[in-house]
Amino acid sequence: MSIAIDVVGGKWKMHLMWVLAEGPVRFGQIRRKLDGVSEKVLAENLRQLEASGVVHRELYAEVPPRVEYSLTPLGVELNKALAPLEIWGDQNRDALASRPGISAS
Amino acid sequence: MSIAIDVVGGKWKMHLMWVLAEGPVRFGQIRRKLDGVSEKVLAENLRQLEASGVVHRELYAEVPPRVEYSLTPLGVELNKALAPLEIWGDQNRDALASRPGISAS
DNA sequence: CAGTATCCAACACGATACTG
DNA sequence: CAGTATCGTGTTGGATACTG
Repeated sequence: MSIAIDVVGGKWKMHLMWVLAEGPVRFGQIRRKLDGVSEKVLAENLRQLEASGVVHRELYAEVPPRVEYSLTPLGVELNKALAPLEIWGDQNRDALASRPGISAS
Repeated sequence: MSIAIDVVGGKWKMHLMWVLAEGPVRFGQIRRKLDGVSEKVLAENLRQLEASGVVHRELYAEVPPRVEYSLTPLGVELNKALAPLEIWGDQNRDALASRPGISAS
C-alpha cells in the first residue's frame, strides 16, 4: 500500500515535487531553491523521480546546455495527493517541531 | 514543508499507520500483519511514531504482558491526510510496479 | 508476550573534483 | 550549465539471540 513512499521517500523528493509543481525548472534553479542539496544527490533524486514516471526531463541541445524538469500528468496527480499531507504538516508544525528527529524547516 | 515525511518516512511507518487505523492493536498482531518486519525495526518505528505524537502506547500490567497501540487524535488526522496518497498509489499500482525500486506489495 | 542487545549489510547523503 | 566520478560517513534495516 505505501507505494507512494517508495516514490517520494527520502530527504528531498517531496521538496522536489513542490519545486517542480511551479512549472518547468532548470537544474541550477532547483539547486538554489533546495538549500543544502549536493549536485550528486539532486541528480540522483531527479533520475529516480523520472524513473518513477512522475517527472519529465527535457534536454535542449544548445550551448550552453539547458535541461528543464517538469511534472508528468502522473506527477501532477501525485502532487494533488500530497497536498493534504503538506497542510497537515503546516497545521501541526509547532507541535511537531518540538519532537525529536523532526526539522521545522 | 515536508514535515510529514519526517514522521512517516522509512520503509514501514506508513504501513504501520494503516494497521493502527483499525483500532488498538497488540505488538504481535502488528508483526503478523506486516509481513517481513523484524522485531527490532518494528519496535523502533513504533517508538518513533510515539515520539512524534501520532501513536499512543498503552501498557497493561498483566502477566503475560500486554501492550496496545492506537492512534492519537493527531494520528487520526495524519491518516486522513495520508488517504489520497494511498488512493493515488492504488490507482497507479500497475504503472508504478514496473518501475525500478518500487515494490507492488 | 513484548520487547532488548548485538552485529552486520545496504543505502542515502555529503564533499570535492572533474568533464562534455 | 549540467552533470559524473570518487570517496567517506551516518543512518536504516535485517538476522539472530536473549530477557523480564
